[in-house]
Amino acid sequence: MEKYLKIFKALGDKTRLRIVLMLRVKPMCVCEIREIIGFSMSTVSNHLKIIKEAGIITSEKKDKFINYQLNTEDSGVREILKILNKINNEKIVKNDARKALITDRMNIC
Amino acid sequence: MEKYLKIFKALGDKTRLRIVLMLRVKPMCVCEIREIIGFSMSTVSNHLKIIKEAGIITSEKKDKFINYQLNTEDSGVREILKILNKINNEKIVKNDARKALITDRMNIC
DNA sequence: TTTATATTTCGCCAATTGACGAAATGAGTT
DNA sequence: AACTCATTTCGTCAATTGGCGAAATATAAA
Repeated sequence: MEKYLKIFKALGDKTRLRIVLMLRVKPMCVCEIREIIGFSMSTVSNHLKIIKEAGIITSEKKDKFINYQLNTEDSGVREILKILNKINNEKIVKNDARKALITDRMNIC
Repeated sequence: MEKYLKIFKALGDKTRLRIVLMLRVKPMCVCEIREIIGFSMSTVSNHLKIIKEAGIITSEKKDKFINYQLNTEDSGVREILKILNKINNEKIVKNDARKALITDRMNIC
């Protein structure tokens, strides 16, 4: 129960849901996500922490950066992500995904 | 996105998650649920409103009472409910389900 | 070892949430 | 028509949340 409560709490916030959805495009670091959604570093970092503690994403050091990526190891999370695949056609989601594609951390971080 | 945000918000609260889980046993009215979870009528009523507006449950007048029941019409909701079926073995969930079974509205409402 | 910088943590604030009891509503029953 | 009672709405309050910038941390690079 606690596990799913954390997952639902994490996804019940619009900013965090957007982050999870845009991580479908590719793993990203804090400043890339910050660039896409426009909130401050600290806000993004805090959201990532909540999503990570819910088990939805994992983090991995890569050079100077920490890559956050969807956790496809957990079967419960996979099922949730499958449901999230229904969310694709909304303007804001498409736009985030587009930005994620063209965003290059070498230019903005 | 808005639809799933509402669903996740609804399920991201422990009391509301408990209510949804116990409605798997049978449709119930406000006072039955109140009896099981121990919160006030107004609190239960408000939670039910939020869950209903998320599309997870529907309501139906039956004699003097309003029965709240899981909305199995919506396929998105059905998938969520399928995931919730993983939540079964926790003490509080079992206990709520047990109470739901033995609770008779004719005795408490 | 010092510097640069990506990330996290902290303290603050405004807005939202979840609880309550009391009052209002509304649909059967008398 | 008046009454009963299940339910909803309202106002209040404490706790939580989500945002921020500044300071702290940690890790690569020089």
